[in-house]
Amino acid sequence: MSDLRVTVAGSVRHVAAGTTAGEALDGERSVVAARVAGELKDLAYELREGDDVEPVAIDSADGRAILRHSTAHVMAQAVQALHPDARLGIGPPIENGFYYDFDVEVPFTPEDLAAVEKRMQQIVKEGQTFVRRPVDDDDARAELADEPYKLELIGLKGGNAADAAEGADAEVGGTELTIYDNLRPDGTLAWKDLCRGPHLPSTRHIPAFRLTRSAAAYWRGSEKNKQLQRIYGTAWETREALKDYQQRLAEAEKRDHRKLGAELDLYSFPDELGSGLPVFHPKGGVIKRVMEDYVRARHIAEGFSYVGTPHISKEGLFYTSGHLPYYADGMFPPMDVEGASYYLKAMNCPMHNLIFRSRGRSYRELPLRLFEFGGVYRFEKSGVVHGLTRVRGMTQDDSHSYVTPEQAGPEIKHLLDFCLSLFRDFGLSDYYLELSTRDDSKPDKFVGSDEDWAVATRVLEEVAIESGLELVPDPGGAAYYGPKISVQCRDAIGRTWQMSTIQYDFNQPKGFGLEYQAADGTRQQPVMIHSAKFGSIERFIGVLVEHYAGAFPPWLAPVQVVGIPITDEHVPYLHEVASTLAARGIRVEVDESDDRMQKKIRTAQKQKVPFMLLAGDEDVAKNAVSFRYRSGEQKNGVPVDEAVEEVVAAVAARVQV
RNA sequence: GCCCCCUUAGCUCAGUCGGCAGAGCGUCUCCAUGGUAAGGAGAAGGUCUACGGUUCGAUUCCGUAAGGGGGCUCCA
Repeated sequence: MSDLRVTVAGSVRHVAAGTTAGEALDGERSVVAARVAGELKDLAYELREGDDVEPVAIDSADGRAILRHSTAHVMAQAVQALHPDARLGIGPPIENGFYYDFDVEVPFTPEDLAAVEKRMQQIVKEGQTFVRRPVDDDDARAELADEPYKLELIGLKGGNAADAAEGADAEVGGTELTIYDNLRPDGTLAWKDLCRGPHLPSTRHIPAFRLTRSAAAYWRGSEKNKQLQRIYGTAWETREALKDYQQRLAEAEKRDHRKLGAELDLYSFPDELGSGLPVFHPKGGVIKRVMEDYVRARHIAEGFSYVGTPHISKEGLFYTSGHLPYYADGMFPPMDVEGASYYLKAMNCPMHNLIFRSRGRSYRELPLRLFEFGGVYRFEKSGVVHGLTRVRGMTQDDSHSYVTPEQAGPEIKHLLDFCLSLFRDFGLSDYYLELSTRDDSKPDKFVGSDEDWAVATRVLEEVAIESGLELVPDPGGAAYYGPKISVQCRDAIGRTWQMSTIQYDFNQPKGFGLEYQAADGTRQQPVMIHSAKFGSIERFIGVLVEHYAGAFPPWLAPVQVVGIPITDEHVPYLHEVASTLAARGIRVEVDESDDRMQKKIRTAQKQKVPFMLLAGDEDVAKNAVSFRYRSGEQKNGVPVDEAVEEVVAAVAARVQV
């Protein structure tokens, strides 16, 4: 029995054959797994000659994933104990938690979840060990004969990995099948599951967890399959970490743009209009208008022409563009008018193409850049409509650049820089790029030749990589007419939303017969680059509200200054100050209500007004104001001219205060 | 679209084990003129989302629809 030479946490050691990773790492409590040659292993893994072993702590990203995956097993065991008819789907760790899918006759009730949670606590307390056991396919099939979904996963092993559902990978993994047994302290089998691992040594290593909600989910993510009942939970390395997480969620809920929209009187969603059709109140209208003014001026400065097109069109236009055969489901049904079929537009590009085609075009005009605020209507499925971030009627700041193929790359780079500078001006920094490409296995969803797609994808990819931003591939996410780059932003509770898009399109110019006369006198087909900077103005507002929790930087704030008199006598004085500010373009109000000054401050504070100007006898005497910031900071006796200049400067600088 | 949950005053929510409903905030009126996050009093405001069914009687129980929430699928 010869010694093995291994590296443990950076130092070379000799250990006896048969030594496990757990023994070598010599159990600090927080170590729950080992990383060997880049792969996660259970602590029971037997070391081999030359292994390089690093500890995985429970509060590391990998450690938490292992904790959550193990908690999912505990949950599944508890569910099957209480609902013996439940068949197992998959149960992977996810961000902040885990889920497990079950096929059950009756969906879970909140009471069921409470009972499952209680049972889980017993299992955790019992201290069952997780034991890894490699099996061959036939044995696995025999052992899991009662679990039809697991049998399906065994069948997938080594098959088309891309075809496997999210998380299925965590169940079967590579080529070796393993089953994890949960053994009670007396060694008897409590439960088992097909799983690649790794897992915690024991259920006792689960310090804190909660079940959060149940929902239905399609088996292997396909609408064509049966819906299973999914239970979500969260698990953390300490009770404090769990509490912090719950606290963060509660804080995030307060930032919800649907809630703040009502509290700040920005917009609403009247039932009378229908789902996904917001109305902007005066204060929300200010934000929308400021954004539109900004982006219109920017487009004009960047060489775009501002154009206008109608909201509806005869159906033929959308056949020419190719949209109807692909996206009829996403459009509102047509209306018959004098024998013709009209559609509400879901996109503006076909109409811009008509502007391009309205006369002969020369290469000297390219890039030809058209821009407008397009009101578009999309028939989003009822279950997906969400506040301002997923609506059925929206305003796109939509632009189309018609370019020669050689101009496409520089134009796309230019557009991406434009988008990023806009994000900077609006104070958003938590975003990443997504590159949406064709799914080669679904050729019927995309038009155009392989070469055209390859060229377009390469151009976009080069620009995206050059930007140096985080780039996430999105295979299959392309439009039917071409690939795209998009900027993805997170909302308060971590859901991501597509904001800006830049799309390379070689198909619509063909469909519309667009052409320009080149220098050599030949007629050539332009490439069109679709681009929206905000994306949807509505969605961008929703994300902005959550980003700022309603406390907009002064240039975007619906009301920038509130004048607060100490008594009624000071109202006329503040009106004078207000008119000076208004003359400088500042949005200012004077609070003339019956409330006391303290209450007025509270009101302005809750409305998140950036600046409060207070005036009483002392201020009037000195031609000054008391200058209060939203932060609670305050300067007294500020001369009126200085106060005005400070407000004007803060607004112009587009900074947060 | 699918699964589960929800819908009571402008907002946030109590409540009615089936006998036509309450609070706080907001709104309006009056009093109060108060120096840094809620002064006091009074009033108005609801076909309990809609439509069916069961019942002597439905806001409450059942069904359907609309709207909302959380997921899934989808997202030009």
